[in-house]
Amino acid sequence: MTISKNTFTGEYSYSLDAKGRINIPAKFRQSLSKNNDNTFVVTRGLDTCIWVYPIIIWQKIETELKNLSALSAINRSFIRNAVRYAAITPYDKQGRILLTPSLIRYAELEKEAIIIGMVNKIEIWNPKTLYETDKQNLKLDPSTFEDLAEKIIL
Amino acid sequence: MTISKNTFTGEYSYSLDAKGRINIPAKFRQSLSKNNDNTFVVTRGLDTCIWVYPIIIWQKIETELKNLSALSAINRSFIRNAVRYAAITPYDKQGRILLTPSLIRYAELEKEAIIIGMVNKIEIWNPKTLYETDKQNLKLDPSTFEDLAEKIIL
DNA sequence: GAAAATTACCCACAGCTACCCACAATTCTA
DNA sequence: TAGAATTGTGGGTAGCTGTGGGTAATTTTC
Repeated sequence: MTISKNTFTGEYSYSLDAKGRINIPAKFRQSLSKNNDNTFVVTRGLDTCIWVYPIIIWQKIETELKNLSALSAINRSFIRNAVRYAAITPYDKQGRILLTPSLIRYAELEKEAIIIGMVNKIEIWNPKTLYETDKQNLKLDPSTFEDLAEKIIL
Repeated sequence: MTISKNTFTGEYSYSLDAKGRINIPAKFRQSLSKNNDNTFVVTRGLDTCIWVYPIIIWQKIETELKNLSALSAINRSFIRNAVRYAAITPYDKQGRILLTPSLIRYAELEKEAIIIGMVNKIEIWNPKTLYETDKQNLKLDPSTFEDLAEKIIL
C-alpha cells in the first residue's frame, strides 16, 4: 500500500520495447492521484536520463513558465529549453508510456532500463550510464552533501 | 481530459510546402479550445522565428498591448512589430496553416522547419537558425538560468 | 469584360500511432 | 497449496496524420 500520493521510491529494472514503450512500475501507477488521469510528462533530466513527472506536477511548472515575460531573451531561451523535450504520455492498458526517439537517444537507452523513484519524479536510466554517473559523483566535494544536509532532514 | 487547453509542449520536425503551408502538429490542434474556431494568428517572433498563437490568446495580448504606455519607445516599436505582421489563418482539413511570404522570409524558412511548443504559443524555426540561436544563448548569463531553474523546475 | 494569376477547398495515399488482444510470469488469496 | 488475479512483454491492425497535388472559385490585370 502506498503512503502519500504522487510520491515514488525504489529502483526497478524494466525493458524498453521496439516501439519505444516502457512500463511504469505498478506501485508508481498506484501512487498517482486520480486527477492525473493516468498521464505522465517525460522530458530530459539534468543528468543523462529521462525525467518522468505526474502531469499535475508538470502543470505547475507550465503555469510558472507562462508567467515569465517573453520580452526577455533569457526567459525565452529558458522556456524553450525547459519545454522543448517534454512530451505528454498517458499510459496504456498495460501501464506503459511512450518515449520519444529524441529522449531515448538523449538518455542513451537500450533494451534494459533502470527506473528510479525520486520522490516527486521518476528517472529512467541506461544501467551503464547510471553506474558511470554514480562513480563520478563519488568524486564530488563531500562538503556539498553537508550543505544539503543542513537543508534537508533525512 | 486532463491536458490543459491552449498549451503546447514538445519539438517537431515538419515541412513547409511549395504553397507556403505548414502542418500544425495534431497534438497542438487537439489542445486548442473550441472557441478558437480552428484558427491561429501568426506573427514575427522576437527571435528569428515565427510565433503562432491560438486566436483567443492573441486577443488577450492585443488588449494588453493597448494598455501599455504609448510613451515608451520600446513599447511603441514592439507593438508595431507584433501587430503589423500578424495574420489570421484558420487551418485546413489536413491541419495546415498558411504562412505569408513576408514571415517566411523573416524566419529564413526553407523546406525543413522545426516547430516548438512554448507553453502559451508556438514557434516555427529554420533548424540552422535555431541551432545558431541556441549557441548564442549559451553565452547569456548562466546564473540567471540557474536562478530560474531552481525556482521553477522541481 | 476576358485572360491570367492567385487563392481556397478537395482528394489521394504512404507511413505511422493509438488501441486492442494474447500470454507467460509473478503475486495474491482463500 | 491451488486457483485467481495482477503484472510485464510482445505483436497485430484500424484509423489517423503528414504530405503532395488537383481543380474550382475568386481576385487581379490589362
